[in-house]
Amino acid sequence: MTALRSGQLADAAGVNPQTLRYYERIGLLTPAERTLGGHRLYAPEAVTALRVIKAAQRLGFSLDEIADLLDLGAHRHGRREPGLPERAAAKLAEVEAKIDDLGVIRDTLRRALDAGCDDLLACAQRPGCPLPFTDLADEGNTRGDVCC
Amino acid sequence: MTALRSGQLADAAGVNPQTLRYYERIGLLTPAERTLGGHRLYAPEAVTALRVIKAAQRLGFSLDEIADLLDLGAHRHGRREPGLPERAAAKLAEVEAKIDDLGVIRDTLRRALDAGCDDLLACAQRPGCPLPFTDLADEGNTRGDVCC
DNA sequence: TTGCACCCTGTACCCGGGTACAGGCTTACC
DNA sequence: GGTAAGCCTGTACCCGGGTACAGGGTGCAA
Repeated sequence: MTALRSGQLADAAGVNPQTLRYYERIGLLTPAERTLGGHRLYAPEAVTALRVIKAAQRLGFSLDEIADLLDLGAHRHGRREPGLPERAAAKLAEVEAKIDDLGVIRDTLRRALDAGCDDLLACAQRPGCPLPFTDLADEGNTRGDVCC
Repeated sequence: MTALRSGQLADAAGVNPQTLRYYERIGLLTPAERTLGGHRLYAPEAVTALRVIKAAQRLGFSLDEIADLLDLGAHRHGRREPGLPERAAAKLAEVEAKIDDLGVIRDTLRRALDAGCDDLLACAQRPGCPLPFTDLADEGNTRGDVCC
């Protein structure tokens, strides 16, 4: 209903006031208007917008991607650009890949713990070490070669 | 056997030569000696050291933590500081937490996809939206409230 | 009208993990 | 001894996502 001052919006959304200016700078959240003196005035919906931004960020979208997503809905379905469902599906695939990758890392750490390795450099030179030095270099690898 | 020049080490380990200087700057990898003219000379074991660094990095350790880990093995088990197994166990817990967290995110994305949401801002205001705006803000949350 | 809280702008800095560039020296080979 | 590749140093820049600070203007209530 009543417009919000930047400090009120920041409080309501739980962010730093400077963050609002930052979001404005990168084109993510523009105040509805200004007072005569130049103070920003935000519509109450800005609180929702900020929550959406924070939720999307948490889902793994970058601020750039979020700006895109918000624009998609706001103006122009000019098409030939992927919509929200397509982007969410792509992000889902990314997240799943990341989970798999972390699974490999978790298993590797477990093996290192089981092996009772206590000196990285010494261990690295002995056969039987569970740390796959060459493999780990490029991610997305699921084999578990023997090493230290 | 023979000492390595910085370029040779960089090639052998698959890193940028500048990265070696960077690692030296942060105390992670110091050349064994220098030529009379001031060129760096690395022992052949430096290749292994670099591979260890890259593997540890991939396991989720920061360069700071890695420097600590390498020092632990190299000189002084002065004790009262956690050793490699303790740190690996802590890192394992971190990785598992991260996996769980990403699991929540994956499920949320799936729900958003199932709901066929195609406009973030509009969706956020309707009941029944699967995006948990308030919950997602602080991580480590496993509940799935109804929302957009 | 005075006082204070709040807000404005521009600019600089933080984190981690590097990368790039300029200007000059060394090393190696022919 | 010439020449090219390689190395040295210092400094500055990149990414993303903010945060901080200085110096000055506004908004509102008493």
